[in-house]
Amino acid sequence: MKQKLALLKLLADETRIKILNILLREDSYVEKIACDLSLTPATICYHLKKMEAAGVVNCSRSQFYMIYSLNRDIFDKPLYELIKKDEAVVGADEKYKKEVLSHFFKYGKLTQLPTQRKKREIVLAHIVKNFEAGCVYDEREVNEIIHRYHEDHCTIRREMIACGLMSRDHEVYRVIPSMEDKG
Amino acid sequence: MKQKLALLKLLADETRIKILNILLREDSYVEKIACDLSLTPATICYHLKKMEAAGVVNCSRSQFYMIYSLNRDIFDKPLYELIKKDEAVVGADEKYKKEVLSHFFKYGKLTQLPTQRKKREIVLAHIVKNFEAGCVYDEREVNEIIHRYHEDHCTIRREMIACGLMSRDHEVYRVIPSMEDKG
DNA sequence: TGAATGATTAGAAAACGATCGAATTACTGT
DNA sequence: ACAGTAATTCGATCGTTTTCTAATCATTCA
Repeated sequence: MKQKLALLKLLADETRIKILNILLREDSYVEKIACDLSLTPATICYHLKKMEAAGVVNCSRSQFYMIYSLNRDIFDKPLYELIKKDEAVVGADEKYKKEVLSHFFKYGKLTQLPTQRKKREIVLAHIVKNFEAGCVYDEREVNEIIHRYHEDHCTIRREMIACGLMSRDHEVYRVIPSMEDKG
Repeated sequence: MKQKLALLKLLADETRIKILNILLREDSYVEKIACDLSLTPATICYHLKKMEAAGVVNCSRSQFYMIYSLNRDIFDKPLYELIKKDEAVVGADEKYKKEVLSHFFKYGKLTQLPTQRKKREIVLAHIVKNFEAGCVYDEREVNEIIHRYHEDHCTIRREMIACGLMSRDHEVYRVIPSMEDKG
């Protein structure tokens, strides 16, 4: 499991928090902690070993006892550090888009223009990929390309402009490059 | 339950961490998150509602969707803040001492001097309370007081000095006031 | 108003985690 | 080496949490 998640799981237990607070005041050992918290040594040992494995506490023997102490460095980090994923959740957004597209396109044809704005945008963005950035198109060309996907090229053409995916300027159509595209 | 512990419990789940990372990038909604993470909307809703109740996320409706967003303030605190108990774990140490004392004293008599240093110190500290701070005692007096607890006053007297609880100076005994005592 | 769609709730199954008692191991001091 | 004591491990149990399916609720838009 991920380091950070493991640490969070460790800290999400009342008994372990109590143990940490005891160790925050002074080093201690299994039997004593068990007595302080009215739990069995077995239970305390279970928690301490778990925390030791994660580097939260250290232990060393002294006479009869295993003295446990806190590794205080661990707790300096802000919470933000622990929840932030190192690797971006890559592809997650793509997955949703695929889901939407496969729902509205059957055999390469658009079955229906989604009512919901967000889904409509995804569908329209998919169609608009057929237009090359930097090129100009007249209305006939635009309709022809859209027609490959759906009969009602007029509505779709209008929606594309409404969504800001294409621009019309004196009968001339252009793709508006999206912010996500490089360049 | 305690606020802090509740927050830690919330953050100690892989699914919720994933959701938070999605919301860290941009606001989103149940269906989309469910798709991103390959889980059912019911599951995502369960987590979001839980986090909303704890003030970790907020939600508002927009068209068809409930848009969830992050309450970023929450994550500024250092981890230390979350584990530190406000109220000191008071009396915990006393409890352990009582446990040790009740084990080694029966009917007011010391049954046996503990082998372990820590327990021995607790037992001796208990006996030494019979001596008044600031007073001087000769050996006979010391023995007499210790004798109330145990036959072998010699050993106990010697141990008390070894532990730094009493001092002997030319046949005169004194209590060494402990650091914990006020004054 | 009614059809569509997303969100939520309820209930059940499954997975996980904390705790305990008992048995075992590791170490100390004689 | 042996007796005593603390720590650890094992197996079982019990409670909590996550997840799902199915049903219900709330909202939008035609």
